[in-house]
Amino acid sequence: MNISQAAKLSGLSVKTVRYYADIKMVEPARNIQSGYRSYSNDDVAKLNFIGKARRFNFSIEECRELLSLYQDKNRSSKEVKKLTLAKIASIDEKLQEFHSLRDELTHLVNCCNGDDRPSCPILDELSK
Amino acid sequence: MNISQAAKLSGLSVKTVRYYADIKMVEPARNIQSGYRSYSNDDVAKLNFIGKARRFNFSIEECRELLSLYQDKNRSSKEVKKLTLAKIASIDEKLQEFHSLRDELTHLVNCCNGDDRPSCPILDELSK
DNA sequence: ATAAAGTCTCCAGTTACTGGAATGTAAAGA
DNA sequence: TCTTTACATTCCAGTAACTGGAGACTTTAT
Repeated sequence: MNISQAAKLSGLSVKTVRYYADIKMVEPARNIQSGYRSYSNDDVAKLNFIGKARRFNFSIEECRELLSLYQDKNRSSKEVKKLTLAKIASIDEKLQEFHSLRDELTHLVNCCNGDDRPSCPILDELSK
Repeated sequence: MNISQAAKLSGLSVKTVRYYADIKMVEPARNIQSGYRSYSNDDVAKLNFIGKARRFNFSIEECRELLSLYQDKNRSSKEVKKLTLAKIASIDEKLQEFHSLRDELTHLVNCCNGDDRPSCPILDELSK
């Protein structure tokens, strides 16, 4: 199938699918006459896989790693679990950061009148 | 003072401070002989302000906006409060995303043996 | 035959810096 | 004073993961 069909089935944009071909993550066959990329069902499955992993916040390099594990019939599940646990840990860090950020900003907003006068505790805090 | 002093006092890297000069956010005077940037205490205060706002996850453009409000003695606190509330809302969105991501990954990890066999529910899920 | 839709490659832009090279200036020590 | 060292300058490139657009070619529909 052509690229737009593969994009549709995998839920990615044509640009993104082409990008994944450029970086040699999913390299489809080529139609010799037209030069058009020709995607197999297997290619689409990989695109799907990558799409999901990206939504799970895995980086492109991590996706590459997962993909090779996915394609390796002799892999051990230990490796995959390790990658996933590391990902969870990094998500936890981000969660912490955002939580404390939220708390601080909320505190500042609660102190601010939000009226037409120039006095503003938010800016006061930022300038300290 | 020279750039490294300003960087030190504001807790930013020299590269970052120079970058802020390049994008015309904090433009210091210049020493005519040497061409070195010459930072005033006022410049350092602005750098500090920006540093904090960045740590509060405001984008460079938002920092620019906050900075101009900060420098405007006739501003109303309403505007600042509005910006900050919007920032809180966007943090909340991110928090939600990361929470559900975490939950899903945790679920997958709990289903995975993590042994030396190839069977892996994480990869199974990603390939669905 | 022609027009519209799809595809190709290549280049630039995004965000907020960071690293490095080549070069120039200032301060400190011998 | 000379030299070494530290600090400064500009400019170019790279980061992550795409996205947008130009110009050219192929396929499909009318």
